[in-house]
Amino acid sequence: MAVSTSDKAPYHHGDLRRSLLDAASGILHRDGIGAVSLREVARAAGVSHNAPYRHFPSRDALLAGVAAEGFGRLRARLEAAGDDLAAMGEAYLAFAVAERPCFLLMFGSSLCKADFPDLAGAALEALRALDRVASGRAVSGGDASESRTIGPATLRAWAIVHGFAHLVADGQLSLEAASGALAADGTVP
Amino acid sequence: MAVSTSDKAPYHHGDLRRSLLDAASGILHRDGIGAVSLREVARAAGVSHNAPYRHFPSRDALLAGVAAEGFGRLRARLEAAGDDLAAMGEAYLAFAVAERPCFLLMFGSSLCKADFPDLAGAALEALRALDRVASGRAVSGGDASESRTIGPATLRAWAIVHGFAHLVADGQLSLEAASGALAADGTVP
DNA sequence: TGTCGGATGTTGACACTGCCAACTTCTGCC
DNA sequence: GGCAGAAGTTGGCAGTGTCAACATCCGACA
Repeated sequence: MAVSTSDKAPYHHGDLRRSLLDAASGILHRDGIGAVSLREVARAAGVSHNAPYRHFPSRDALLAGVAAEGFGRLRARLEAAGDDLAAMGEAYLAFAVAERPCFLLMFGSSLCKADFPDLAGAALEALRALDRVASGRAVSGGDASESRTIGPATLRAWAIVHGFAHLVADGQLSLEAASGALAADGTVP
Repeated sequence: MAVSTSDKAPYHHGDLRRSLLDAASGILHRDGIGAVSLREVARAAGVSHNAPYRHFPSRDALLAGVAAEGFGRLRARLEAAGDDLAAMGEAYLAFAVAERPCFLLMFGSSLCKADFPDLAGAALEALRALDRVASGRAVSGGDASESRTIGPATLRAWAIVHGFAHLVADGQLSLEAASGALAADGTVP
């Protein structure tokens, strides 16, 4: 007889990795980074407390996966802002506010980027979106060897926007104040 | 007979609160924020695992105490830089590098400043040292009611310096690159 | 000067966590 | 059709934060 009818959950999940990332992201946004435990994530995904280890070697690795996806969304927001540097700054700020817990995870002290190359790569990709506009020249092709060279204008713009974003995310500054100061500054030399 | 001779540790520590803060700070700088556990701190201070609860109601409260002292040291560095805004920026950066784990604790996601008024106060005091110079006018007296009004020039300077400091502390930027970009920018409008 | 309340520190316990090891169940490939 | 290995489970261990109950000591007050 058919054993995989709907009355019984299948032994294999299907795409547990995806579910774990989603569950972790949900807990992260709802209760903050401290509440994201492997066991809680496993519970949310409906699997045993050790199942996550088949997809992530450690809790930090799971968090790194969540953070990497966050960088992907940040990059998408930056690219959606087009070629307007001021709009990119606003987008950066908006991301920090809308995804505060994830932003803090991405740029916080919890994760050592050096331990997770994929995470570092995702972060660099997001930065290059900023660099493309700030340095005023398109990044030619995909020459990986030179991908580390970020223009000084980008650094300045990044620092300003990142500083405001962090101060807002940290609750030391209101979004209005940051947004206003950012607009007044223009972020262009 | 004398019972409090040196061959036996006294039941009361003397200044356990101070010792706990020092022990926590030491562990923080040596092994990072994740290694700072109440039990490890208690061990380092030579007391039982529950003694810290007589001085701090929770682990976060202990960390908040450590962070507040960090803001005190940051403020001292900023004030030592005199009235030169560029020097203050350098001092801010230098603090982030020299006390990286503490900096990440102070501005990271671990602590909710709203839960610890003393911490928020210490942070504001450090900022006022920056404001005194950046806004170009001395903060008159100690009118606490107006202490929240920080000039826009201060916000901009703070954001730039803070952004660079965070990117360096996070390992996304070298100190040389940040320092160079900061000097080139001048941090003054 | 003696004593007693409260501050300080200790022991014991509980639920929770990350992670390891051994086992079971299923799937894709030859 | 069967089998190697991927995917998921159960059980266990050491470590953690926090609560409760108990022990010890200091200082104030009679």
